[in-house]
Amino acid sequence: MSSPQTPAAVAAPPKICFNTLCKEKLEATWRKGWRLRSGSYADLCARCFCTYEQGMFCETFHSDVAGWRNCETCGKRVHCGCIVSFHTYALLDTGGVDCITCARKSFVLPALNAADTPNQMLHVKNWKPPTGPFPGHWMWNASSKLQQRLQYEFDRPSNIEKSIPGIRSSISAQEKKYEDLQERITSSTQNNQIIRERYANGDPSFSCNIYHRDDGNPTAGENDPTSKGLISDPCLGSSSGVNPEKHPNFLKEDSSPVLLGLAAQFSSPSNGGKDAPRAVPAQPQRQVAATSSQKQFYSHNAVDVETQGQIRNGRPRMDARARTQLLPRYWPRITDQELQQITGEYPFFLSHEYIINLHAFSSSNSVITPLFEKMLSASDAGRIGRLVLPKKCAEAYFPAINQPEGLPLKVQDASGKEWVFQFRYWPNNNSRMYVLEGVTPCIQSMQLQAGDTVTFSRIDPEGKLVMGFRKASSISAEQDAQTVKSGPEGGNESTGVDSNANIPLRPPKGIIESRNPSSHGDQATLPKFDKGGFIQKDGPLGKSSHGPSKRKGSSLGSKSKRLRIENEDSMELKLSWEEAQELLRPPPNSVPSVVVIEGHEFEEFEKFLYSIFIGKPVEKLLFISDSHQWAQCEECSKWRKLPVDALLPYRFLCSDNKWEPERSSCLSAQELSLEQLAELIPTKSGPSRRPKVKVEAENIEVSDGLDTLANLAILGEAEAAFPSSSSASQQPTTKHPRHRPGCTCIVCIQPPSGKGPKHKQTCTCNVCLTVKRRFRTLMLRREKRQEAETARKQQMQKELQQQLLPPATGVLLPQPLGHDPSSTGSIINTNGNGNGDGNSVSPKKVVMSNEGLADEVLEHKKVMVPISSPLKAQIDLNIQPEREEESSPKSDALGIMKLIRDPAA
DNA sequence: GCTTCGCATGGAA
DNA sequence: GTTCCATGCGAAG
Repeated sequence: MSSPQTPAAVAAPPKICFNTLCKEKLEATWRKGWRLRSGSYADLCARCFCTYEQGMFCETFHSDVAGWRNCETCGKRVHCGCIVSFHTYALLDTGGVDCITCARKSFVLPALNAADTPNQMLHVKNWKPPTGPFPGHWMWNASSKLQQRLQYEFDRPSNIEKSIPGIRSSISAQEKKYEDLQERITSSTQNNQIIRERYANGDPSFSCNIYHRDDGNPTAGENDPTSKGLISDPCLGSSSGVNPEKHPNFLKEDSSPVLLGLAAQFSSPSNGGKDAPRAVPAQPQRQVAATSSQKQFYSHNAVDVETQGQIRNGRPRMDARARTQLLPRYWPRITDQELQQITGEYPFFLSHEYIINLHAFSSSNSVITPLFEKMLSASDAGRIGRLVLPKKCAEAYFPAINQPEGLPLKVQDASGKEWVFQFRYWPNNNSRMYVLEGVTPCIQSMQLQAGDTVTFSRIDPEGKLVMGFRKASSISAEQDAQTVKSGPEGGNESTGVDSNANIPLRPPKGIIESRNPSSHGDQATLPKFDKGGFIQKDGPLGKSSHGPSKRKGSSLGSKSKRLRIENEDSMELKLSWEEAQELLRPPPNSVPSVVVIEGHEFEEFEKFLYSIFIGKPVEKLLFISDSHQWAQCEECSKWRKLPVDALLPYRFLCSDNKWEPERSSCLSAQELSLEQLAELIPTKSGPSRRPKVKVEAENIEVSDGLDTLANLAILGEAEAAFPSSSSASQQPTTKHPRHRPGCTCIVCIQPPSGKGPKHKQTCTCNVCLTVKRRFRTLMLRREKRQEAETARKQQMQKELQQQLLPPATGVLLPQPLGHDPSSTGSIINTNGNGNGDGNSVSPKKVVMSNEGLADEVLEHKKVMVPISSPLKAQIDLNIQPEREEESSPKSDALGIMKLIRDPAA
């Protein structure tokens, strides 16, 4: 590698030293350094080459940049902020670094044959050597092919980045910092000029960090360039005299300057320079392949140090062209852990794993090229199984497809499992919308949720696609410097990340950064949430559409912003079952009655429930809309608008409406027309489905109930999303034209500002109480219904047939207050359907009238009485089930119900 | 009634 | 104004 350069390998003129801090004109003594992306080698002047060859590049040229750390063992200064030096230290499980000398002492070393494999990395304890073609030692001394693949990324970088390995990335402001960087570079260059001069003069202060000495003494001769292991004359142009085993000459062989600049991308200031380069940046294949590879993916990593504090991962280098092609949010920010995930089992030097340990995927020297990443949207993480791919990314990195059907695409996950997705596109606005179909199993296996990030990488030369992931919580986990737990593939083995240093602590294979339990709660206990962030009904492995973790705003696309739900907000909706139960606690003063359902005892808090449910359809007698709740007077059936936080009496009457004195009497008119009220009634579905809306709370499935719960929960917050006026309720919302009041999609649930009022779990506002109560009631009802419906239906039919009255016109027949309870059953659909489809009052209500929940029904009936007294006790046995609740035009409430079911009526 | 598929929509960049 | 893409939604199974 250090052989004299041949003319063929020389880059086009002008021939100056590749080291931009040098830029000396190359003379006859120039040597080639690391291999460039173009396949050629970095041309170094003799002096720089000497420095590079002897592993003193950092000491010489990076002494004034960030990334210097002290060896945890010997205290020796070690530069960790650039590619050049990242072989010279070992990341410690406990954080910090050890210089290579101390690391050798501390860990079990492979049987390195320095002469043969001078570039091998340490074989550290607890690391299971790859079983691939390089058993027993690291693959660090990769083949030239590998090196080429690694080094092609490190051909002459831009001025901005190439000599500032200590500068970390910034996601947001990076591109605005060029000027500053240029200044820094200038300064750095000047400083390095001084350094070179002093170095050339043998100034010992500039060779104080020679890592490896014969005696391994961390201190002796540390600052003495003439001490053992040091090359007194750095410009000998030869490594003679240097013991390759003691000297990190693998720096020059393997990565060293080759990776210069990459470190800047993948490190952060917060890590104290421990970040090490992780991956070979990607370059779009189809779109930029024809461009100069030397100019790709570079400039954006030039950033201001101050802006990167929270940025963990660097950015791939991209030039302006690449930036225009791939939105920054898709730039891969692959981490050590991700690479470890990709590469599978990995030893110690995670920073190098992408180079070293590809045995899980390849038996040969391979390189992982991070291609792009994407934060999962709710749709992506949903059960649809479609992952929308950024167009540019898809076109750049995935095979070209000419048919919408696309083609199967094999993608390997971290555990080495191969998935086959259908890579296809949809025609869309004269463009294409690329999707990966069939990703659900993979997503689920990774336990990914909306907000998490999937990364796509490519293993070369095989060209295999690898899918990694990064949990949304990982960032916070980093910031909290907390250890993370392993994911499914990795079992429960603990893994850790030095959050500050971004030092992965041997996470298990296949795991990058699992959700931090402490930051996200016990995920295992979280119920499923639908894409709107609501609870789903199928198990703890469901997806929680939590908002993405707080990343740099610039990394969040517009769509992502929709997901940017405050943690508190998201957590409000993420109630575990246990938490939900906790929330369902009745008022302290409530005295329950015990209801036995299916052999289980339930405490029923009648009044507690009544205050909200009143044992009847919520939509009928109380609903919440537009920051108000609407209650129906038991006497006159008029609807009164009340403050959302108003505590309602057991039986609401107009006289209870102290908030609107002018409407505190049954004589006063209703504020809104029935149509307007009907529009305000929150429904699960949009208008197109409104006719299908079940107005019978008792018949709401739990799933519906959960949605409704969420609906209720967010109604208060979603006010801004919905037109407040009833007349506008049918109009598209400000968020989405298809959304209507009551819509619980992720768009609608989030206040436009993203900072709506927040309800704590302990909140006792009416909305929250409603949620809690409904939740409980719905669950109980569900159980009851499943058990008793069929039998009771028949029984009720029998009873009702005895009370047959002249058929009415398919009208729900509420009962007057105080009417004969036996007639209650008359409201039941008696057509034999009795399927509880939501449009009828379930027969079980009557049967259960003496049970706790049935009390609600009784109350319901009572309240319903005045609504339609003219039609009381009328049963239409001929009506269709879906019309059985069709109301009398004389009844306001029934009119509403009718409107709900049949707006056209 | 549920799921899947394919396209349409429209907010955001 | 254009493009992207998250997501809604109807049709079909």
